[in-house]
Amino acid sequence: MKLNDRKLKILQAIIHSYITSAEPVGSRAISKKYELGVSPATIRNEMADLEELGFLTQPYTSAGRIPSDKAYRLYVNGLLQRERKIMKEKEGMKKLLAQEIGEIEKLLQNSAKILSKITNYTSLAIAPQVKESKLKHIQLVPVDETKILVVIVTESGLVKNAILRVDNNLTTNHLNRISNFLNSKLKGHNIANLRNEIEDNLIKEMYKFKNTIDSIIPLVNQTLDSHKGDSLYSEGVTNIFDFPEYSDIEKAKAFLSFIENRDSVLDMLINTGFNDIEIRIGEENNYEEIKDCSLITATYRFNGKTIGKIGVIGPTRMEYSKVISVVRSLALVLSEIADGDKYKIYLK
Amino acid sequence: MKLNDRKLKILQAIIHSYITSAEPVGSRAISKKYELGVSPATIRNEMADLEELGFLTQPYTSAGRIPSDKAYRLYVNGLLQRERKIMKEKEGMKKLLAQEIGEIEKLLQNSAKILSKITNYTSLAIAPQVKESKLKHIQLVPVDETKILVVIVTESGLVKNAILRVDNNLTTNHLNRISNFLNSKLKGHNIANLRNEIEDNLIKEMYKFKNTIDSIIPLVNQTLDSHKGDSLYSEGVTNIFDFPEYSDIEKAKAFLSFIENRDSVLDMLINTGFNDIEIRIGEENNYEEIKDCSLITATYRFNGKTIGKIGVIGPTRMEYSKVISVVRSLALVLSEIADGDKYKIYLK
DNA sequence: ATTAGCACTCTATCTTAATGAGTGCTAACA
DNA sequence: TGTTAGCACTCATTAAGATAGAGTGCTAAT
Repeated sequence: MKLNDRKLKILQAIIHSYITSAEPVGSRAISKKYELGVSPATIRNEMADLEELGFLTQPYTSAGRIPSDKAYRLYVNGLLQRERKIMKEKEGMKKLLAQEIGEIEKLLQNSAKILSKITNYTSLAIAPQVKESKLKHIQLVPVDETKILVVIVTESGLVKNAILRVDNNLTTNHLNRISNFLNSKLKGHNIANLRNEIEDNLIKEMYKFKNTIDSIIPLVNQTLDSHKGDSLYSEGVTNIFDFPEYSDIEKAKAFLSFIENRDSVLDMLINTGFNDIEIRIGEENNYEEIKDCSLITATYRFNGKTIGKIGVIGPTRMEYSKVISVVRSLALVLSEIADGDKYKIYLK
Repeated sequence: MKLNDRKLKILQAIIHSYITSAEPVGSRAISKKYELGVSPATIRNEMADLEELGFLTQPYTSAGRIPSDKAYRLYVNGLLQRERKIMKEKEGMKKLLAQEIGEIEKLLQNSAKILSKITNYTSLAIAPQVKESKLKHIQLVPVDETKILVVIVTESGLVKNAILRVDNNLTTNHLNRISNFLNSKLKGHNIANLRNEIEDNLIKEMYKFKNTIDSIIPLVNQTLDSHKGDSLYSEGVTNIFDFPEYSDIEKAKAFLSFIENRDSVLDMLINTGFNDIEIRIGEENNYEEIKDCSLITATYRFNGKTIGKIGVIGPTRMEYSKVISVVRSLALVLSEIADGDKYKIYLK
């Protein structure tokens, strides 16, 4: 059986109707609302075919039809093929974000807020994974007699702090010398490899501060690990209550619990591919808890290099068209801001 | 009418029963489960009195009784009066927290996790309000030609970063000189007053760097403001689903939306008093959305000075006895950790 | 002052019936 | 051969009615 033009149109109509109403769609409703020029009976026949082809399902014998994941997939692929117009929203987003001073974390949190506000779904955002970043600057700062603060700035714009306890009292001068030294040796290196770097080069040259330097690297690694969970931002989780598919409290709970568990969400986001835009529909998701959700993520880049992701999660009945364009636009804006040239935008 | 001993016992029994079952309590059930040595009929009479006194309510004419806020208040005051034994849990908590390296933010997040895990309610924690802290150290760190990083360490243990854009290229040396200068002038001063301090003293002395210094203070203030929302941590928000009073989806939504709105929660926590332990029962809360919740908060201190709060929020039918002792213990542990002497605990 | 007994109240639950949206099939039609 | 009108049939949802049961308040006896 072939998926001819009329079937496609009918399927599209059903998807559209279901996305807006969340109710199973009947043949009469379709023939009324969408001008297809055929009678409900004809539509019924086509619908039976579409069901056989796996694009529609029926919750029970004589109810209307509901689009399957396969149908959404078809629909979405169609959307993707069409050249997406650059959103007008983009400028607005930039303005909203431009007000923000500070670091990338703040920027992402605001992005998430904007995303959930515009889409009315739940939004997610992850910061660059610090372990995959290159070191831009490292600085030791005295705090008091027994503590020094290690500040790490990555090329991706992250700033991380770690507190280090030391036995011997190091003067500001000492710390500056060590900082300078570490910088000259480590700048531009991948943070995940710090340990190796250090062992080969440093210890002999800075014999005097061997102990201090020795303890910095493990601490830094440890800190970066413990900060992993911080890099996730979500907003609008309670938007889920606006969708009738979550009026079942058990379902709402399952969804919210999933989102509340930062680790699994972080995993999920990292493990979806890093294409420009990634879409997981229903069963395409690897996590049991969200098999009836769709996830749309986009990657933002810096110097052409992937550094993080933003996304939206909601029921499979999602306003794909809108969400795809919003997520994509915002990711572009973020990339532009993250990239050096436009950095000014959000610093002034 | 007097609240004699028997009435008190019966009230206590009703509260206890309702806390565990969430079902209106009948006279027969009380007489069976609790050994009061009187018949259901007697209990009925007493219950009628207790209702008249405002300690009990009836959802409808012939249902069992439910404790009122007033009843919980009485019950809780009784709990508070009794000298609370130092919890055994305290040691366990310390161990859990001791694994943590890093700064106070991380510590609080973990405290919130522990709190919600132990109590099965929703937990809240706020970090010290940076504006009320005194400056311990300020350091300017070069990032690249056009950006410097301002690192602020407060006496309460907070570390905050702000990125500052500069036009003139300042060398590490310059920055160190400025840092030293700022430190010598500002250390120990209240952060909220930074601006005044600076204008009186600094500018003439460091004429050369006037521009840089001029721009630092507003930026710092701005950053501290924008970080305000970061200082709230909540965990276990989905625990609310375990309580039958929130099986109504609208109620669950209202609660979760309230918690999701960081600003209002932050306000709420700041505006409850700063006694050792604060308890708001039902209508005692100033926020409409949580008029059927109870909030239990405790203050943790540093050098005897109030710096932050942790707390638990849940239905008025709360396990007050347990929660009070857990929250109080954890606050004590936090105070001990925050205080210098014991700082080692969580750094090693 | 306490308690047993009993009529009464009101919710929750179960049953049954009615409603109606939507289908699938058949037969007629262009 | 594709399209459509008509109609019987299915099944969830809703409403109405009936029943059960928990719990009370009152009265009268102890």
